[in-house]
Amino acid sequence: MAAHGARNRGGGRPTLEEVAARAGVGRGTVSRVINGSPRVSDATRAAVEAAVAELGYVPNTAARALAANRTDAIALVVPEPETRFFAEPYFSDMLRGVGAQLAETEMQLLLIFAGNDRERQRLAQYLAAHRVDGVLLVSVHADDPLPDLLSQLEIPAVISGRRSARETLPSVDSDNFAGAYAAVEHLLGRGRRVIATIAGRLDVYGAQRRVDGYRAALEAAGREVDERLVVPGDFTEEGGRRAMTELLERSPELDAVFAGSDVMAAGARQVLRERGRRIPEDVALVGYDDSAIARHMDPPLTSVRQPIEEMGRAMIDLLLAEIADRRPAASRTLDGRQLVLPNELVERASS
Amino acid sequence: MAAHGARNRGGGRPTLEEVAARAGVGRGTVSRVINGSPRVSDATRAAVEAAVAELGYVPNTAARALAANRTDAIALVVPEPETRFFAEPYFSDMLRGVGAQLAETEMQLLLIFAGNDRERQRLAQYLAAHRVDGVLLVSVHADDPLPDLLSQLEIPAVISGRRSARETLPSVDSDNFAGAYAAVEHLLGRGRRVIATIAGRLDVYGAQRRVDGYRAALEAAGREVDERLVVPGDFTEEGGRRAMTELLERSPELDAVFAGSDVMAAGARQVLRERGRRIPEDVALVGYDDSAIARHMDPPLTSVRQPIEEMGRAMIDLLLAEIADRRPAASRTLDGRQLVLPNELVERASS
DNA sequence: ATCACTTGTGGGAGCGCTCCCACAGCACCT
DNA sequence: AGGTGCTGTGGGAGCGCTCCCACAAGTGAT
Repeated sequence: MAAHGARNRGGGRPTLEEVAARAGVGRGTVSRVINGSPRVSDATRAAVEAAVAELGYVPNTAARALAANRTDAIALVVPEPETRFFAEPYFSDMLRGVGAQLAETEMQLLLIFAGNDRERQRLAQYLAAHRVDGVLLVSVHADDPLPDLLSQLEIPAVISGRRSARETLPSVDSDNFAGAYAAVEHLLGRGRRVIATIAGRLDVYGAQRRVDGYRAALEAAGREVDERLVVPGDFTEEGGRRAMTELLERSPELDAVFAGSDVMAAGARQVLRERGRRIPEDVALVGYDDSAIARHMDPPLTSVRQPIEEMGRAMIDLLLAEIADRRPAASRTLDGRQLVLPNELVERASS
Repeated sequence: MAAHGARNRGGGRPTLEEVAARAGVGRGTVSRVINGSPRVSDATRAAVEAAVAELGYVPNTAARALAANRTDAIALVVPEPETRFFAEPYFSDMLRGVGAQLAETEMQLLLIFAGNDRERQRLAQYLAAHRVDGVLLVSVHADDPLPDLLSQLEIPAVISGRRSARETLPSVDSDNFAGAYAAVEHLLGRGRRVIATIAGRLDVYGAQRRVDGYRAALEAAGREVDERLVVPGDFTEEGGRRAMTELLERSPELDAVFAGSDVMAAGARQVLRERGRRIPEDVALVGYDDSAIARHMDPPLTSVRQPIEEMGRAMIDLLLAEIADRRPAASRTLDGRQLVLPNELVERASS
């Protein structure tokens, strides 16, 4: 560690000062041009830009960070092991949205995994050093200490989803309640009589809301909710299999299943197949996320689409606003800083 | 852009100077302790460490970067669109190896995609600003300008694979020739008579070497190589399908296929199934990479395992050595800076 | 003519480190 | 005694920026 790499100041990189000399102006003026300040005359701006081009000047990020006390970087923190990250299409969609929106700016995106204690330790250190201007927090569980750490360090942050109905951080969520409601309404509309649900992890607020939506839709249709038809999965394929097995035991006559994620639906499908139940003839199946899995399943899976990419974009917008604002977070309301985007049912052959 | 975030110097973060005052020593001494210099007496070191702990001191990275002209960050550059990154298990394995090895150090890893012109433009800017101490380059094609850009900017870099037999950059490759040779030898040993191969993109040196290994194995067994049995794919499933279709037309009597990647083997399998060829009874199939696809295929796919995670670790080791060394790259030989790791055939039911 | 702004500009001060020179103190040789 | 090393230490200089104060020059109202 700390093997001081030999210096590398090889006569090369021009500095602000050199650009200023070349353009025949002062340091301050060059800085203003570089940073797009409007308080520069057109002629001066042109001269500076020419000098920048001639010298191939590129600002020194470290110097800027030191002087301005900002890093021009934000972190996307994934509190999951890397395997989850690659397995869940959710993350790649999110990353695409975030990346696209950030491409408009000079900001750099860092991807940080915090899946185990060691990584979390490192992350805490990293945040304490204020190496990023803001943080995007995806896939947070109710009891995660990370959000509070961020508030305490006064680091601007935006969370995907919410930890509870009274989320204190700026957030971007999708309307899980309405999405689940629509899915179950759809199943009812197709004349399904016994509708079960495979829930996600209930320490994830969104998963809870999907169960709430499921219940509300049944009640609105005058059906009684049978709690034995609500079985938790854990968002994995294996969890979906287990839950489906359990459901078939509890209620062999069920004719529809609403799964809290496509991956769990895929697990459920396997079990249904093994037991000789046809989809959708015997049992209708609906998933959540509208991921690639849903489109490629046999039969193609009806699913609720979350606008994940759009959520990513929205998170960036919110975060950049947070960073620009920078008043003590406590002194502000959450008005307009908590978004809920609509979900949409995508009907396919499985229901 | 350039919306100057308001300052945030809130009385909080302690500086080196404050730690020095508290410990009753000079700035230099604290710096030495922080950086693990041996030239500090035990008593002083203890005093400084106590002060650091009491004040909760965390070094300011920007100041350090400015003064020492290093960033303590390296970039993993993926010259592919993000979709490829998530689709190819290669990348996630690589990332795991790299991440694990880097966890031992203070270095920060940045993941940068350069899949289109715009992203490449941005990357070039990024590198010109010397925002990283070194670069890991994965999945590079023969004509990619990135490696040369890195040499020109004198940024330490390590490449995965090689662009050609005369690669000039430090590199970590796997022995594609031997892997392919072993695969074909295995097929011959099982009594297969007509062995075809689906090659990867031939602008990837490793793909070429696999074809070379295929040829060499046949020749060593006294077989003549029929060039009509060598069909290029493009590393995609669809490419595998096309190639397999072509092969069956050219040579309906073939009884074995060596595919240059598992993904292409999956495509080939589909076509074989459609045409009623049983695997392995009628046609034996061997893939490359030993990815999850291979293990989950029906029947499980014999494949050549590359130690990708290990390659990632090795790349980090090489890169850190490059960064520590830092003499003009041209003045050094490549001795010991180009690794070739062994591949291993994993036999399963498909052959 | 004077005052009051506004606009554009130069450059000092300072951000928090690392590097390195200088030097004190102590050992061990001639 | 006088060298000749070490080891440990303090602190000046400087990294390349941004921020901000000062001020010149222009504009318009009084």
